[in-house]
Amino acid sequence: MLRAPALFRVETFVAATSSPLDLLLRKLETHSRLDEEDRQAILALPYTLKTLEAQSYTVREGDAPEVCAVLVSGFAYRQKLTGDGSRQIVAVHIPGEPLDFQNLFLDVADHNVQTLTRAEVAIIPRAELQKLARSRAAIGHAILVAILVEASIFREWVLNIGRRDARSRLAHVLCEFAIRLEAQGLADENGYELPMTQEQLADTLGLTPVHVNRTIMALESQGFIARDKRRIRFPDWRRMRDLADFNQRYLHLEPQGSGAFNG
Amino acid sequence: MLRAPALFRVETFVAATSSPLDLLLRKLETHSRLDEEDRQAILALPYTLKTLEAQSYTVREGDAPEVCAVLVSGFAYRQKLTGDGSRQIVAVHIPGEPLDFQNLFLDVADHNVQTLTRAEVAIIPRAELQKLARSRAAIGHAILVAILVEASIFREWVLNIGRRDARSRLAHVLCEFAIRLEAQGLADENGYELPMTQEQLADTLGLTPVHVNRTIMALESQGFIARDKRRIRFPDWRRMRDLADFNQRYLHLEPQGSGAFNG
DNA sequence: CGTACGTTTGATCTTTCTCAATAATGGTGG
DNA sequence: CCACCATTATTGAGAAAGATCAAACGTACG
Repeated sequence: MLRAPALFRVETFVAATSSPLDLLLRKLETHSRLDEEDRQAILALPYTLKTLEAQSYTVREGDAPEVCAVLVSGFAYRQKLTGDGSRQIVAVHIPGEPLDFQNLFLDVADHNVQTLTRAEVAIIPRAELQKLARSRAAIGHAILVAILVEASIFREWVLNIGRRDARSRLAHVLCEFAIRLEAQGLADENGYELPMTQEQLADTLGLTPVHVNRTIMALESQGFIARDKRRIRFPDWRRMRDLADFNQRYLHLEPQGSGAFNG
Repeated sequence: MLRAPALFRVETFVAATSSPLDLLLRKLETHSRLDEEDRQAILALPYTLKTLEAQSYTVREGDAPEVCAVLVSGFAYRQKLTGDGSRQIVAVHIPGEPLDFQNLFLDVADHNVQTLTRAEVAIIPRAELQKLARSRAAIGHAILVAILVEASIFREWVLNIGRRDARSRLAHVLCEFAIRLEAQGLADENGYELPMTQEQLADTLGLTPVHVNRTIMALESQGFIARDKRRIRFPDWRRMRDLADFNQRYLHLEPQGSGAFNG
């Protein structure tokens, strides 16, 4: 499946918001191929919509997870704390992404999941999704692949935090968000909205807020990024990508078509 | 299933080396429950044994993985490189662990897998394992859980590298290795052999070899660890665990029984 | 008994952190 | 619409953790 040009994708995204399950489907199809019957089976899943305030927990470390939430709108993140209370954000989730694949098959959650912004989530009964995964091999496979792609992103983050300096490290996550948001139709040549404070960014990068601020200002003054409120734009994508040492292979997206972030 | 006392486990490990598949079985059973039929099905898998020199690649970034290797003896690691050539080790594998669950269901590998020491691996045809995963739900589930536990370990490493200082960070991985090795019957109150150079340790911690050396010496002189060649021992496990801010929940092992590292 | 690799140590430099203060922004009630 | 408050962003100065460079020391192995 070739990705459609950015404008078209934005339109389909808008249309897709009419059903939360379309979003889940879109997400699974960014990594796997499903046939028409698979699609219908996913779209037929029962769910309830819920709106959560910013900073709501959807999973707490120690919980036995019972449901599977899919982010319909808004952002969320996974987080762990050290004994002395410092926080590390270990993943950021964008609209359309399932929040509970990581915990769903384990008896007790090993980390916390929180909304970053006010967010709508579709709550799908765990048993229904498991049934589908078992009865339709392609869907089970698509879920497995989504889990493996998340694991791949974790690995890249270990590399990013372990081996890149602050400037490349920040640039790298900004590139990652761009590509992931674009795949969901939420970013284009005008960049994207990143609803994170610099403190939250610091906790995802393993840095302090002060240093994140200085690093952002450096990226901006050196022309790698342009900012308007929380909107980030890349005046020269290729130059940014080189600075970030960014190669999107680890995101395991379907072969690239046209888009704002090629080249 | 209660874990047997350390001495007994060492014996069963020795016995288990008679069949590489016993090792895989033992590993899957540290996270999941299998019945007798499942066990027999795993033990009946076809495989070929192969000995690899230290630093051999079993998977290279960009490859399309074809086989599923299980580490029978020796250690291995997953590794990624930045554009300027610095290396980050993103996972370390101990005897008995499968090496290719992460890449097996993705079309193209996003990282490299290398042996750390000379190692024996059992090569299982990918199709056979997939067939088993499909036909026996408990086995498919056990593989999924193994993948999720690996992902959980990645998350803890992100936290460890992002938010702990060098001393706690090093202590943390030493604790992790202790618990994982003990679960495989390869560690007891006399500690364990860690066949890694300080340079490799540096690459797993996101530090430099010089600083790792200073940190090891500090841990030793402060009585947190005792060393004899590559053997590591903890004179006071509880004190070590506290320094490391180590909580083994993220390893998702079966409920603890007796063992050298309780308390 | 060298040679190569790994470990240890010293001196100095850089990045990032810490602490502290000031400025900007967004949202709220009047 | 405005004043106020809380949160977030920005800036400065000094401290600390960790990196870098360079050399010496050990040890295993051919």
